[in-house]
Amino acid sequence: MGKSRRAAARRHYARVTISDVAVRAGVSPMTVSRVINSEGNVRDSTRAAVNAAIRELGFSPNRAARSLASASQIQVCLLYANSSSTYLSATLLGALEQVREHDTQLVVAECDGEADAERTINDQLKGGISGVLLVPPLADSLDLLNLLKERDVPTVTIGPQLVGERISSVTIDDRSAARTMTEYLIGLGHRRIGFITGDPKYLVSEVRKSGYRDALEAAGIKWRPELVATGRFSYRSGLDAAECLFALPEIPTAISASNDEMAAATISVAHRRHIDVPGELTVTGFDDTLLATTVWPEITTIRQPISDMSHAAIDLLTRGIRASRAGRDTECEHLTLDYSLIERESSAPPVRRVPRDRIA
Amino acid sequence: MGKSRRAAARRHYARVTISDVAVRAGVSPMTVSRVINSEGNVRDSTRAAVNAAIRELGFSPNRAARSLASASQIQVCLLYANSSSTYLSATLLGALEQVREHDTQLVVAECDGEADAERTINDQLKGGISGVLLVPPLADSLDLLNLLKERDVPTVTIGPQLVGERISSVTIDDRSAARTMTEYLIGLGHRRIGFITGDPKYLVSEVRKSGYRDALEAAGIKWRPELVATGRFSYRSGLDAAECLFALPEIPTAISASNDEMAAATISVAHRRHIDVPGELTVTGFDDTLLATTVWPEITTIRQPISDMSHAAIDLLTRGIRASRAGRDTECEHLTLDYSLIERESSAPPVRRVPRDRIA
DNA sequence: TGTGCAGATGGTAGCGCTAACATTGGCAAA
DNA sequence: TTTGCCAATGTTAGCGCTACCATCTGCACA
Repeated sequence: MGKSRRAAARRHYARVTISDVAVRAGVSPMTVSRVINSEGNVRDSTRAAVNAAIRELGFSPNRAARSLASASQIQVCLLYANSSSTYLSATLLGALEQVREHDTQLVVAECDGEADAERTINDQLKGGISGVLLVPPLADSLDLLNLLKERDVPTVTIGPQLVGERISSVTIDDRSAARTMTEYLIGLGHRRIGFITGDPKYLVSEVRKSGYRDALEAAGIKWRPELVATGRFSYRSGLDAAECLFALPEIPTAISASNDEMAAATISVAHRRHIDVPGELTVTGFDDTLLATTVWPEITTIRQPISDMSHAAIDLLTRGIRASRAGRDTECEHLTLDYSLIERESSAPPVRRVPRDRIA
Repeated sequence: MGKSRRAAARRHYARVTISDVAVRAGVSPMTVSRVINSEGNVRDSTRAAVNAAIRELGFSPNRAARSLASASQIQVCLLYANSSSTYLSATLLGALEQVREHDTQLVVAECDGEADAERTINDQLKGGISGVLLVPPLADSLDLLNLLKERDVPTVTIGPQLVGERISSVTIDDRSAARTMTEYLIGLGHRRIGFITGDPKYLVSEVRKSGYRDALEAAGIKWRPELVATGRFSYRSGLDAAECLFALPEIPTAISASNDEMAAATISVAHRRHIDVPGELTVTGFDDTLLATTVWPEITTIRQPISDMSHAAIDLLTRGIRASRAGRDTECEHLTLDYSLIERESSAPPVRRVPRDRIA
């Protein structure tokens, strides 16, 4: 009695604890603990009773107590640089959700490009970080990955799957996505399809271009170098690339840009030249950022499941850290999630008289 | 010895604890606790000794243990709906930082507009939420604020300061910001200044318009209703509003939009009409979202310190929750942070021959 | 019938910290 | 001096959970 009175004085509001559940289910707290951690060696009937008690009491475990007792405080650092805010917010949302699930602490750090990344990582490591999550474009930096590997810091990247590097990654199949987009344009009836690449210094730019070429080849359309303009992922670079394409003796009937910003820039240039989109020109993007639905017409694009990706990345990272702490060997995993083609207003068949046929 | 061996077995990596610091400083663990929580009643010399020990040992408190012992698990819910991702990511960044500081849990929840908000809040409350942070445009909903007040849920809003409502808020002075922007345009030499409002259903739209009128009046420029077009904060609505302004017998020399999206739309319409920005038309935005630096020319706009605002909001919220748990009465506070005018490429004096004079 | 063993469960002792109370020493008022 | 009191510090007992081991049960096998 004395104990419970004191306990009540300490506690700010009545909270259901594991012991309450244990009493209700007629087992020991330890068994309840085993059930909520889905460990083995619990009889089904016991498990059911405990679960019922948990439900009836509306019990949810105290995270602080759990991580204190299991001494498993995990802090992961999400490192970014120049990421678009759309990307960042979606990433954060996914990460936050999963981080809660795993009772992990999330620290978000920005750095000024790759050069600065090493310093930032050192700082964070000193601060007690147990793992790092890299988002594009940092995920594309071999130097950085090597550094992290040397230091033996558990790392997961969102983005390119750098084969040979023993670092887990979560990505979509960019090549296949670019191919899907190009096939979609071909299906619409386009034959003269322009392409705006991303910044050549990032791997993903080359990969997306390959997807475009794959689709052309598969459809028996000759690949023409003059239809490929080099961009750098920025709106500004999209403006220039689009101008190149418009300067061609014969303007393409469709332009597929390697991201939404360059697609938006292409639409803007088209409008300035009084070319109707999609009436006279189809424009498509990539990434499905906010911009794709901001501009008018809204852009047909490829959506990456960004939140799901960071969700999965945190899961991978946390499990990896736990495994390595438990002395188990960690396999590095590469997850590829599904993308989808989002059809909007910026795409149509090359000529108006053909009725617009939608893709499934 | 037996004890420490067992402890070592439990712990995954050696960690400096408060007791280590206490031994080093020659005091009791409790005194160390008092120092790190900056409580009173500690002699300066003792405090110095403890701080030295902390530094030498590189001690940092275990958050889990702390929140377990103080039974002060605080979970705050950041509730948003239709927020732009720029806004959201900046808000998240600020909130995450402060949440870490306070050892508070952050739960982020999205809801489908105000109607859905009540349900979401109920769910979250059931999940053990101890406070709510509302970001625009939800922060503008009186119904929602009333609901939260009735339920006695500690709440802080980022955005409009709803006087009379006993709910804390963090905001910038929108009226003054809009006035500053208009004064900047007047200072540039503009006299015929168009204005595109935000969605009339949000308070902030009216407030920003008032700032615009304030500046005109102060400069002795007659306010003309035909120069004010109604937008709804979206790119699309900006397109329409800009068309209205361009349909005027005499086109304004500057257009001040109530956010960046509508400013970007205005630029796009201008380009379509072969009106040079800023040569023939100055366009300004509001918010300094990513879009402002994405389009070309980059947009002169008002920057809100979004991260600082959410940082402050979490601080307010956490302190409020602690105070109310400790039985202290909570004063509701209204913080107003500073905005700044960011001058970029979309603004210039009305005629080319006048040299461009910059604002401080 | 006894032995061994594995699976299921319980008991104990902390994880690192702080609330609450106990104690100490010093100094002003009586 | 004695009393009283307050500021500075220490002691104790948990916060809610889990690692580790002990125990117990049932059952296959000798």
